[in-house]
Amino acid sequence: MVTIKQIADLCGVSRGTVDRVINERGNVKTETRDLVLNVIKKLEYRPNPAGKALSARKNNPVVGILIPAEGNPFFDDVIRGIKTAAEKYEIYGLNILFHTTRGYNIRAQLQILDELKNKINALIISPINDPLIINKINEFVDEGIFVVTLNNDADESHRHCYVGSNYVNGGETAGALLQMIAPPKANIGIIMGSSKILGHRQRLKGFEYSINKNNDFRIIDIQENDDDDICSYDKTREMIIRYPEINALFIVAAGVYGACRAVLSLNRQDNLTILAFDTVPTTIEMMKNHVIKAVIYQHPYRQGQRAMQIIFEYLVNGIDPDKTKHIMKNEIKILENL
Amino acid sequence: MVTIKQIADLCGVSRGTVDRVINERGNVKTETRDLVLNVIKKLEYRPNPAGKALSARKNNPVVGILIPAEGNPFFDDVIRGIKTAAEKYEIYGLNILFHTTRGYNIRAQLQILDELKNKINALIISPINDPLIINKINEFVDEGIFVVTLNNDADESHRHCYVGSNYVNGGETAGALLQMIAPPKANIGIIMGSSKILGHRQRLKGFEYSINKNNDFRIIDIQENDDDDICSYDKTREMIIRYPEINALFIVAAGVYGACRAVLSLNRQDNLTILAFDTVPTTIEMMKNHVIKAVIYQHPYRQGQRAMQIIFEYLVNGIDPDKTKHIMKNEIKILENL
DNA sequence: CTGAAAGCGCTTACAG
DNA sequence: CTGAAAGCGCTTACAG
Repeated sequence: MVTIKQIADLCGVSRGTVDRVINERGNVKTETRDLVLNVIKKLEYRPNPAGKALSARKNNPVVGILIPAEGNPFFDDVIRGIKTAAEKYEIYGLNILFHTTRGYNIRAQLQILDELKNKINALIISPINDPLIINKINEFVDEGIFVVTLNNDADESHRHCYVGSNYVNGGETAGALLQMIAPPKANIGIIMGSSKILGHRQRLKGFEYSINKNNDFRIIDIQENDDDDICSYDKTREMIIRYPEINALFIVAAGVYGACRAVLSLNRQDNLTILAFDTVPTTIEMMKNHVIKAVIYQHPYRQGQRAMQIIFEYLVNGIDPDKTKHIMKNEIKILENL
Repeated sequence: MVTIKQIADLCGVSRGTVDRVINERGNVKTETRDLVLNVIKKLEYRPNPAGKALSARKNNPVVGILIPAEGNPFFDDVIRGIKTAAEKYEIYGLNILFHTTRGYNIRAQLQILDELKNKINALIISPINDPLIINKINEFVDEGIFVVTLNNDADESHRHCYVGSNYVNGGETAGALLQMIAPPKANIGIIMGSSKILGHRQRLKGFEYSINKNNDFRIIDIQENDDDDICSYDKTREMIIRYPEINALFIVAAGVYGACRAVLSLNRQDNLTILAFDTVPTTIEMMKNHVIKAVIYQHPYRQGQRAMQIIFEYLVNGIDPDKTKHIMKNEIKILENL
């Protein structure tokens, strides 16, 4: 374990100077800088995060969090992950400012972002993919705020990291699974949230890619429910009544409960194979009732936890993230391994 | 953020005394002890792990690791998890002594444990469930060594933590999944490792529990392959030849490759539904060849990582683990979500 | 451009 | 039974 003190002694300079070199604070003669850098390299110096964390106590770093969680139980586990991690890191002096919005409202996101701007050192956001939001994220980055996108990426922006799932792969996995668990010849109805939402389009794309490889599987109809359970109920009912040959249902996003209730209202639960995403309580209920066969799961708790961890390591331990995309695997959950 | 200094000032004692109370080092008058404890409680004092980590640098803590990994590729990912974490923690002064054995050899485990005993502060072990090993673990615990069992528990011992999966649930999940992906009426052949190994027995139990709920599914035969691919090949061939009605194969532990090769040698891959555990390279190969339909996955990388993390937090940050059993979920993997 | 000193929160001898 | 001091590895004013 090499320390700054050792580097300083070996180079015949003070620890302050070594610190200036390591952290690129300037005000160092080129020659001494080169000397220090060489010794650092030769001794494979790595800073001790505990030392960093201790002196970072004076910074009182703050993380702003902005998530469209209201009315969307999917985010409950994400938030649990964030808050559990935040509690763990509180003792290091890391604090959070927690905000939620209802649905994907650009104006609401912008307003909260403006409020947060001069109060935070890092931001966790599940952004809307809109130029106004992208610009705002870039503003934050330009001011030295560390930005992590969570569950939904904004890769056109200059955000530092994304934590979330691979949506195309989620759809593809769902498609392949459905071919295993549905009857040999299946007519599929699809209920999606909104084609305006990137993740939903990507899941659909992956699903279609997978299904189209199989001549015995056909997609009969696709309807949008705007992530609303009542709308989902109506649209699903209409779809199943109109196309009674449908024997498999793929629910791309929210509105799972409404869709299942529609199936139940038509008493079709025993001859319809239903596949959905995420393990919100109403979905688990429908799995227990054997209405939903399986779901694709994207580790929501770990998503929240990981986002906080990345920021903690950056702000407190002074460690840069090792990659920009932190992708949680899509898992298959049935009742038994929930 | 309350610090020891603040507690000391408020109580009118020195920081040394507060430290003595917090860490129960004795040599404190009962009255001062009570006073300090009260203030600590009132102010909700939590020690700052960074401070602890820094002063722990002088301890040079060492973790012994003992895993029956030789010739068992399952452990490759577990070890990757351990080593990646160990590298991350090295800078804090935490070092490891890494040992493996071939198979479950009691004598070999005991010998390495004796070698390690006076060199380590913590132990990660995937123990054999034998009284000799249990006793040895208890010896370690009695000497103040922090013991974590990994992937296989020894809950009759005094080990501090277990990190691993729930084997009964793994079998149950496999059974439920098989009922979804096998033909409506299935005759099942089972290839297990050894009934001497607890985890294998537990998986079998969970599987049988799940299968026995279904009158259309029957278990035709159970053979043991001793986790050996050649043996697995022979036993599987014999089984399938003897019971040609078998149309589903459940492989409980290792020897997956041998079993699959047996199926291929009899050209039965297209009318046999094969289910196995874990994603070792040869298993993935057989999934790509569409010989294996699905596997149950137990997060091996995270198991290794978590074991190291628990020990790091204990030894370096001075944080006791929040629970004794750290169970990784059983996940279902198909080719698409590997 | 550089160094000496103090401080972050904890623990550890040492002295009494 | 208790306190003062030094140290773990880093950063931050401050002085020159």
